[in-house]
Amino acid sequence: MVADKREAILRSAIKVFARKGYFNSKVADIAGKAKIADGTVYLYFKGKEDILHSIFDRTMSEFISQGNREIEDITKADEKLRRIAELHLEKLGADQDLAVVFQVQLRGSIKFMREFSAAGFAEYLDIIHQTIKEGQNQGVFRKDLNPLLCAKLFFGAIDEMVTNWILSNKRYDLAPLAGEVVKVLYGGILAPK
Amino acid sequence: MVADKREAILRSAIKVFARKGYFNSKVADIAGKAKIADGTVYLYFKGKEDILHSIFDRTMSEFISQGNREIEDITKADEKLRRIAELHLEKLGADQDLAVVFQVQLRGSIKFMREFSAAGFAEYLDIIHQTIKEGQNQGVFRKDLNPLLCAKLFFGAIDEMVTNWILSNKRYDLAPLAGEVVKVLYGGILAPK
Amino acid sequence: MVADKREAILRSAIKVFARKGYFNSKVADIAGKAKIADGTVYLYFKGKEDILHSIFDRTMSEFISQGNREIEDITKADEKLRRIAELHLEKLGADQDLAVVFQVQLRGSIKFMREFSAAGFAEYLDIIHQTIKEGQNQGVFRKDLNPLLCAKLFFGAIDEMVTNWILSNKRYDLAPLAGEVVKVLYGGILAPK
Amino acid sequence: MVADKREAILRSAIKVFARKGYFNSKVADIAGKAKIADGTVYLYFKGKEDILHSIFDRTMSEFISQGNREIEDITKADEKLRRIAELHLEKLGADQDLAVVFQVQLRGSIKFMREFSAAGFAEYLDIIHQTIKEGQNQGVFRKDLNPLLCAKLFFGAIDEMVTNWILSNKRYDLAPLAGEVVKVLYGGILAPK
DNA sequence: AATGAATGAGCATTCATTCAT
DNA sequence: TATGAATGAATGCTCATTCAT
Repeated sequence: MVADKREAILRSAIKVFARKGYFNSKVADIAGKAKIADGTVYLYFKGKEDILHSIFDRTMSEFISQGNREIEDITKADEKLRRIAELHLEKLGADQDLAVVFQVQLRGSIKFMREFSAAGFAEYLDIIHQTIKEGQNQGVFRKDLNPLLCAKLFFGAIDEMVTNWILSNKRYDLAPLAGEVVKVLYGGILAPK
Repeated sequence: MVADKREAILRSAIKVFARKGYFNSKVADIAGKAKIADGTVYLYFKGKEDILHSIFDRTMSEFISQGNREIEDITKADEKLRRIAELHLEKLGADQDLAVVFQVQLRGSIKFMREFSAAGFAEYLDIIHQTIKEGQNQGVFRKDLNPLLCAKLFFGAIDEMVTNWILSNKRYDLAPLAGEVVKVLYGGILAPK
Repeated sequence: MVADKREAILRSAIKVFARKGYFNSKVADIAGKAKIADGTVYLYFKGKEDILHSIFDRTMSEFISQGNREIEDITKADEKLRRIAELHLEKLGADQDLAVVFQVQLRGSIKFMREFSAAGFAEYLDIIHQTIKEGQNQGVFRKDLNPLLCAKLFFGAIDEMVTNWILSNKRYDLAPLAGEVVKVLYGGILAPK
Repeated sequence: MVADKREAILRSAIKVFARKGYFNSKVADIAGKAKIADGTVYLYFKGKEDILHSIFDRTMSEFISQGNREIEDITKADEKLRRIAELHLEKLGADQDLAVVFQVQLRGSIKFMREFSAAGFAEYLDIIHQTIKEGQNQGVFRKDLNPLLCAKLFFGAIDEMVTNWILSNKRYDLAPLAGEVVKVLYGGILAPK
């Protein structure tokens, strides 16, 4: 089946990219790991860069659709946000190679970062952004904060958890950190007066 | 003078790396922009990778020494942390090419990230970490939070500001965001009950 | 066919090496003369040095197998030795470029000479050595001479004929010299008393 | 003194060439070993190739003048020839680096070989050639042999002794072989009838 | 659809030589 | 004479991509 082979190539690519980095990975390595001929890769992808894009696109749309699905039944914005953090960390924590590609390899080019930003990432950030605005309307979040700034800050905090986890050689569980991050961001770090 | 030429190469490299990315930059580009012969680069650096390392090392040690200098006269930990955020954003906001190299190019390889992490970055994070612990001892920060987690979260938040700023094509001032980030992190985003 | 292309590369390399010397020959020259792309060379050989080795290996094993084949039916050791000299000079005399590579290019590095010596050359010298010992046992050669020294001397004499022939721009026939060399070595140069 | 520095460069070059081969030797290595600056080499030699030529020229003219000097008082041609063989092997046996350069490095280019041949080598060979003719006139050498062929053969035999000695890592004394070579060449290897 | 042999553009690095001091 | 920093031409090898089968 067509989708199967395409899938196999993507899976191989994630492994290879994670291990060697995008620029040091050879198309031949990816093909070899997928047990197909080099040329076959080009029947499913335009080229090496297209593979990277596809990894991102596929994962990002999963992130988004799953995120939307999981939060639609949640009423309270603070619980929604917590769920988003959990999903993010669960998902990347469960697929270490994918996490490496997302945190490290995808960041290696401004060109890619811009496309990355323009495409799914903006949408993902928007979900967070809307949730925060919703929380402000619900009265659960402070209204004197810029919701977009909060969204970026929230994303940056979670993102850093993933990066640190990767660099630590993944010696601990990632998902449980969601609760801690949310706790800090919700309550702030200043001691109550 | 020797230091001048080395400096000129580093400056050229920052510009070239920022524009094209590390892997797409040619040593000839760097040499050309520095108005020296290709071979001269190798009188000052071991090779292309050594240039990237040197950019990182030099900048990181500046970050750290300046950071330490500026916070040593500040007593209160919350003000220290605010000053660190300001410095970070001022510094990268003032040199856009350097910011691009730091946010994007240096992240392109796990190999580099590990060295990056092991070297100056860990020290930088430690300054933040110690400051937070100090704040907890002073009673200005909550004691029920993991200070290392807070440090990472703090760094991730600031770092995301820089990344977003770069991807936005630097259409706004970066430094003023320090205050906003601190405000959110200090007070939290939950509305007071 | 695979063997054909490999063969074509070897033939081109012999010509190019003969004309310009190993170090002054470019892989592109070899590929160009073989009418293939530069990269194709690397599908058949590990690199430039591997080509030189292969030329040597192939030729040396031909020398040895043909030598053994031709002398096995000869009974008398003196006739065997004469046949070896003839074969050596016929073979190199018939392929001038190969002769140049063998006499000149292969000698340009101690490193190669040692491998050369260790590999086929030792075997070739051994054939000569054994033939001389055989002749001593047959009573046809003097028993008071060190047979290994004689073998080296015999090889050195023939080898010098080839080198001189090359340097003379091959203006005469090489093969007929075999008889003359053997005549001198067999009878010695001292006048009979 | 000018000659001293020139001499020092030549000595360094012989060592460096012997160890790494002509093409793999750097002018900087030679200069470094001679304890002078790289540029100074060019005050005494036209370039790298000129150094190689000079090594050859100087050594060859020493060979020739010393050879002539030593044999002029010898009357009998066979004793002259023996003395030449001794000198050749003594000289190279006493300076291993020089021997390596002569046997291996100088042979690495047809271009050089031709100049080598045209220059001193022809003269050296001529000394041998004349000595053999002299011996034929004296009645000490057979008159039915081509004296030039014998000269080449004689040189080839001695030359091979040196090459073998080098490749053996110089584990034995070279000079004593002169007697053995002469013994074989004089008497021939055939058993007397 | 699949193959994999062939392609050839692309590039970091070396090092003989020069020349201002 | 002597220096040694600077030059820049030169090249083996890689690998993404193509295309005949």
